[in-house]
Amino acid sequence: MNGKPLHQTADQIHSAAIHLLRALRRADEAAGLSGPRLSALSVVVFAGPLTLGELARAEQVRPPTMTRLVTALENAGLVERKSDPDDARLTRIVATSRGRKLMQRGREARIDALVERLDKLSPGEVDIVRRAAPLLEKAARSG
Amino acid sequence: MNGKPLHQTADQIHSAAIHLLRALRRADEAAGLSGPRLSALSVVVFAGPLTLGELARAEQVRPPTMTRLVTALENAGLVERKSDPDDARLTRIVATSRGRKLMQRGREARIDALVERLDKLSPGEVDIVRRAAPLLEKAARSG
DNA sequence: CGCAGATCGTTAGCTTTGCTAACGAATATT
DNA sequence: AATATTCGTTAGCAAAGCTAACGATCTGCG
Repeated sequence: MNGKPLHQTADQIHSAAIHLLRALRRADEAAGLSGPRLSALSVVVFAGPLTLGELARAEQVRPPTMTRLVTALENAGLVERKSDPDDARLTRIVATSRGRKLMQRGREARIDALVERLDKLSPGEVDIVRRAAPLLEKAARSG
Repeated sequence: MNGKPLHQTADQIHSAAIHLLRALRRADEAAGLSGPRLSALSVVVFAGPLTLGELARAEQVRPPTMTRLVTALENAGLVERKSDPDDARLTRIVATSRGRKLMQRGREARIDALVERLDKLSPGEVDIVRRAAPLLEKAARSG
């Protein structure tokens, strides 16, 4: 059942994801970091020290990609690599205080950009989006 | 009011957009086209013949980027460039029947990938997502 | 009519982000 | 002790985004 509306839903979500990301990318970069970097930094800040592999899995990205993201964050002084004393293969990624601050600023820029767009919806519509957001996040991460 | 939940909503939508796109990209590519190409093709199929510039604006992308996307679609035989008889600067982009067919297939693959994820939500949650989808799309495009 | 300026699409060249394959170092297993 | 596996990195490729600069066309003002 419901095949037709689900077609639409899929298309709309796909389109929305593409266009939202393109729009938000500008805000993110204005704050000094690209989307993927900000996203990775956000995980490091909130989920505490992580190994590079854990971070790659959390971001659903391959290790080489995460190596490069972390290197960029490290060069920017937002993150540090700490070697694990018990297992020398592991690299623990820790946010610096500068990283924490910048993430906060980036989030504000992102929110401004989003709010600007959500303002064009009615309060009732905003509420629907608000309730859908955590569900979408859960669905997106449940790969 | 509601400053706090909006922070969360913004973060969740951002995260969901990033992760959903990464997940859907695989499905899209399995159908033979990347996300941006499929998205552009979809606009051409549904919005009829468009000039390259119109298509770039619809996709919120710069003209050079769209030139490359259209060239790729053209090389794949999914789209054709037609010169406008009244204004020789314009290039009209038209979908071929092969393009229409492939877009249909791509959409199915995308839906499968999405349904697989949405299946983990309750029916009530799916309904919220269904209602939020067009709103998100509207918000995303209202740049 | 004719030329100056705007518009359209393309080319060239750069960056970022994703991937796979291959490797070296370190740990686990047998 | 020898072999497996695991972890992160390096190397190298493709796609998608951008700006800058151009050539071709149209517009519009003298």
